[in-house]
Amino acid sequence: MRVANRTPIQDGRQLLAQCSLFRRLATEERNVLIGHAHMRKCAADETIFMMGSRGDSMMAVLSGNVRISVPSPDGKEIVLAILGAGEIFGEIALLDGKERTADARATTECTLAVLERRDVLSFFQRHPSAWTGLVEMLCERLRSTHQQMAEMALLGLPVRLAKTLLRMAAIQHPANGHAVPQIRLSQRELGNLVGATRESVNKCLRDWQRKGIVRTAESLIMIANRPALEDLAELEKS
Amino acid sequence: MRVANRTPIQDGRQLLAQCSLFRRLATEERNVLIGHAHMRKCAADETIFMMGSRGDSMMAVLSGNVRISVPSPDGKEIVLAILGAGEIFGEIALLDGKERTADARATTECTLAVLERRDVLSFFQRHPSAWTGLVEMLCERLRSTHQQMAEMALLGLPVRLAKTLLRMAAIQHPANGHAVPQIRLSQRELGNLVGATRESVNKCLRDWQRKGIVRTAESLIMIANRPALEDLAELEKS
DNA sequence: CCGGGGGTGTGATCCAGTTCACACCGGGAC
DNA sequence: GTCCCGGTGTGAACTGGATCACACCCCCGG
Repeated sequence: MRVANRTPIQDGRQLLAQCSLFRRLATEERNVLIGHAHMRKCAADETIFMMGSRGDSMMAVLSGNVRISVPSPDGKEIVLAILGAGEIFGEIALLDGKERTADARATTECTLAVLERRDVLSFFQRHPSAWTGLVEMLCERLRSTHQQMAEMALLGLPVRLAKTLLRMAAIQHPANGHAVPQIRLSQRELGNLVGATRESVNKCLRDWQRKGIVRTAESLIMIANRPALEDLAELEKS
Repeated sequence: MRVANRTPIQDGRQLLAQCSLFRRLATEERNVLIGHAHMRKCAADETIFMMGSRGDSMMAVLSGNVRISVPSPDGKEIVLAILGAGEIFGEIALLDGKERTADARATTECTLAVLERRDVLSFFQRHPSAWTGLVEMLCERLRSTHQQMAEMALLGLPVRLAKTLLRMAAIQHPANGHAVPQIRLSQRELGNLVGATRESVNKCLRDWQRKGIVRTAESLIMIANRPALEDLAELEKS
């Protein structure tokens, strides 16, 4: 999948250099911080951390997908995000020293770069200019959460589903517009992601399939007609 | 309402010293930053800023209430928060230099302390140790937004309404447990706050009134039986 | 080979909350 | 005074999704 004649470390370094937090740092700063990272491999379905536990580390996804979710007392759960390579998570608990706010689980086999609280904090003390990058990242998070919230509250299921499909296509297929984007996700999982049941998702997808907008096969969704889907995602109401 | 034999500036300084962001700063640092603030008075219903506009200032509420909301294309809107004295808003656009993510409007006459982008940024450059306080504040914001999101998605209207009433009571009556908390809010506004219609809110409230949990009168809601309401707020499901 | 578990496809039914429609009330403008 | 407007109170009808109840399929393990 990736070029093979590099060590995992080099590989990771390359990727971290572009990811949401580190991208904003100056090169030497970045290398100092990355120097403290250690790698961790996760099997598919492995739990990375659980809500409520103490967390003094944050992770960056190097490869694979990580699922961030909040369980509800009555067995359901809502999926806040699915992260792909280059994305960061677990930073909140690390930064403020409190409990983790959500569960994190690997959905595929994946490799993470892990940074410890003490290393991160001492790094920022030594490199105060790096703070702005961090703050910008947090702001971006807040922005996207607000937006997601408004979507949830104001938009109907089909619109939410369309938006989600497009988002997922972007995450699982970092930047290649030409091939037909295909999304590997069970319908139940998609339901948790948009806040709906498996059945509703199914009915909506089948409807779209009949209209030739998507094609589905064994846990795999292909976007056959992206413009149409984008239209659906823009539609206010319903 | 507040002690009168002080200048507004002193008064503000007093309040800012306890508010979410500044509370975390060392005293001299705080005073430096507050020195740059200028006051602004808003009439009730005045728009403070609108979503999409460029924003290079942030505000702290000194008195009155400010409503943060996101309008939807089809005329509805969702209210993200109602802020009371000591709370801060508008920091996201200030920090990352992008557009405002929401509308802000005064719901009552109110006074704000305004800080400009350049002052804030240069302050942090001079006082790098202040960054951690800011970051902690942003983390807290993220935590509460995540939680709100999960509530929205997983809980039924009565529970959300109960939670909201308790929250509002806390905001509008900073720390006095003894008196009957009363909340000044139209039912339509409450609807926007919990993501429901005026009618639904009304029916729920009347139901509770019959049970003696709340009492309502002309745009004013009193919590008659707080423990009962807290029970309702804890109830999972329904 | 069979059985079971995960994912999908689809209807019947149920229900929380919306929409619509209308009545009432108090206050401010004219 | 009268009219209008914003807030409240309530019921009838509607509806988007949730729930429930199956059927089908494929794969894997025993």
